[in-house]
Amino acid sequence: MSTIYDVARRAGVSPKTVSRVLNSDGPVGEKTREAVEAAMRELGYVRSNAARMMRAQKSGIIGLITGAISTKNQPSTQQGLPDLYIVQGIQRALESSGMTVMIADTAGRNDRVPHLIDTFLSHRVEGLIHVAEYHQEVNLPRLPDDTPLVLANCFDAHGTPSVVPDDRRLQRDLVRRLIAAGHRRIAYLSLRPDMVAGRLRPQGYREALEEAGLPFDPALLQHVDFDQFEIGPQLLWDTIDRMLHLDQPPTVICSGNDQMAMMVYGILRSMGRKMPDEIGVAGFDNYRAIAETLYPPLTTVDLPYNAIGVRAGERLMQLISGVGRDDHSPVLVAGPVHWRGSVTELRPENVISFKTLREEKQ
Amino acid sequence: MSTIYDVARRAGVSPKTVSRVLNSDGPVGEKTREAVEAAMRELGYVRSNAARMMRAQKSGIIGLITGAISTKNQPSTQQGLPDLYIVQGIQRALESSGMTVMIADTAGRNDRVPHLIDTFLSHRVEGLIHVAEYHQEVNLPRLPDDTPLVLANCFDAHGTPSVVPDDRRLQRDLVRRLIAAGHRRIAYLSLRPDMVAGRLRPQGYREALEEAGLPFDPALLQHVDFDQFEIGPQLLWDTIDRMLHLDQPPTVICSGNDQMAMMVYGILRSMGRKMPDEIGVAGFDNYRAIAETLYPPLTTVDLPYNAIGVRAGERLMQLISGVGRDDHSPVLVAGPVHWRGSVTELRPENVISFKTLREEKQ
DNA sequence: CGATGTCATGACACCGATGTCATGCCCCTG
DNA sequence: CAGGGGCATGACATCGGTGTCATGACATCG
Repeated sequence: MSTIYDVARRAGVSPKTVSRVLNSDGPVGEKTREAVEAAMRELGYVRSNAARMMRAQKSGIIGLITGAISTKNQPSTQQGLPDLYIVQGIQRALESSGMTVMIADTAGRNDRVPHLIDTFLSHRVEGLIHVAEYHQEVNLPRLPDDTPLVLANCFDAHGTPSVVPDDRRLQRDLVRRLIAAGHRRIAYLSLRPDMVAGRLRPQGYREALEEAGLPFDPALLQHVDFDQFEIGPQLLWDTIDRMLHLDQPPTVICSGNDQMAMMVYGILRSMGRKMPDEIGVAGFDNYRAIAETLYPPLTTVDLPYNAIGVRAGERLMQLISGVGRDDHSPVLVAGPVHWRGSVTELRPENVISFKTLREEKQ
Repeated sequence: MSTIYDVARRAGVSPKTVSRVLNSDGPVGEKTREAVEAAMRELGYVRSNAARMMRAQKSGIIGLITGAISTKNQPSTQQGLPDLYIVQGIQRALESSGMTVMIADTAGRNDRVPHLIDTFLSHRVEGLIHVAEYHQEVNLPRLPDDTPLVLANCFDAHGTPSVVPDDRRLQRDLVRRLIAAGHRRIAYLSLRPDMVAGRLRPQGYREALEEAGLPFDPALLQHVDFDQFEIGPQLLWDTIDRMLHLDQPPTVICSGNDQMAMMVYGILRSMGRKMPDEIGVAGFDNYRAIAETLYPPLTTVDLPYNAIGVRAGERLMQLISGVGRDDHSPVLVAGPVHWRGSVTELRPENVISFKTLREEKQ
């Protein structure tokens, strides 16, 4: 690969002049510039970043650590791997600043993290982002003070800048919408409480009930470890069965995420319950491959992974430029409710037309 | 960040000696080594790759171009974004060689590719891999001869080394298994024929029929543009409806991928057909979030994205070390059939017990 | 017409690591 | 005790850009 010296020789100028052309630095004569540009083209010259970096003491590189679960999934609640969306968002936020992204995956082994960080440091990354598979608490080794770190889809106990989904608010928004549609008995099938989302989302659910003055019925809020092999579906079946046989059964079932909602679809159908007329189902994530493909399409709320990535990228750029270095508050990201066919509108005016419809059918 | 000179000064030795310790190069006295190591620890020294690269003329960096569709999906047949699995596989294959991975996403704009390549070249990547969202033909700008390129999940017309799924064989294996289970009337709902998978998979289907001596019935092979908004589900419904009303309706429906299979589930249920007893459904991809969560769990075949990544990484390392530079044949990757509950075994001995079961039920 | 300023360009040093070659020391051997 | 060989170490140049400063050629102005 040719160097700036090769270009200089070919164009009959000094390397410094070539550098000036490259960077539109100092003044360069019109003819000289053309000669240099021609030489660069002929040689297929591409500037070496390594040399540039040394001089400038800036790499223009950002390091990304993704904490993907290994193929043998241990916690495995999400298999759709939202990482990618986050990573895409980060790249979108960074491209305008001309940063290049390096990526390294822990491949499920947290003990590899220090080594990954060292590799990144040896490339003199200007910042690091740790991307988690699902909303969780993490604990990364300390970094040099001059290398900022942002946590995306995770947080730690040391106040490291983080960008996380606003699970509480998202769930609250969705349940609000259900209430606005006329639903009063709303069941909630939560993820395991040892997961962050298994704690925050139920909170949002209860908040929405509370502000609407609806009573909270403990029988309608259950944590289900739905994705455990064999047992998961059985637990889910049993939980739903109990709920449907309550004196006042729910008119809609909120699921901890879209994947669980998909399972709920199958179970309700096997029980002979028609959706959405007899019972509604709502999800969480807007995992489009599922939510849009299911029939009826799933009402859910958008867990905006892309936006989390964008915000994380933006936050990192701020930190690099020295802005908000002592702001330790996490950035919460929310998204819209997607109202699709899996839940009926039960508002008074609609209840009538709804009944009418049913009568017409019969 | 401290340099090798800082370490040398602190340890009272020359930079070259520090370098020797770093690389376990020439001989170093026991006491000197310890002094140097102590100095490195105290300063938190991390070697600068930029300087190293310059001297060594080797970057240890691989560039990855991912061609993710933008959020506004135009072709959009897959939304599960298998890229990530491929990228993970690549990383796994590369980590043993100590390569670091740079990544850049086209964000759906192919015109950005030349720029991305230039960025990578300026970092003097030792090789490039282009990762496609789905099996397709691509056309990348020419690279310098000394920078090898591997295409993952895609191929081009110039014989660039590529690693792609063996769609034909995968589909054949799955249909073989269906035939072995006793099925004779097998429907195939294919992806659009303008997609590679929409051509190769039907071929595999026909091959399996042929080798089993089963007649090919054109009425049972239909291309369905299932993921088009609104119209998709209608087309799918109509196609299935026609098939089920044939004189000899199919006993199992093979879908172009798992997502389509999920839609087929919903449609069959809305038609009141019981699965798998009355009709079986098979998928393609082993998109686990779907295949394992559906009820009944989906019989499908594993499109091994991870393995594609690993093979692509391996192939690239070969090319870098100069092996197989003139081998232009694509690497085909296959995977196992996952037999789950969505298809019944109809083999003679089972057909009886199956009938018995039905009679018992009634 | 000489002083001053601007423009175009180049010489040189430097960033941090490492390959090459030289140096000094100690130990062993004849 | 002189000479040879291995060991530990350092001086120096180099990789490819770019910041700093210097230089020479003109143009402008009082």
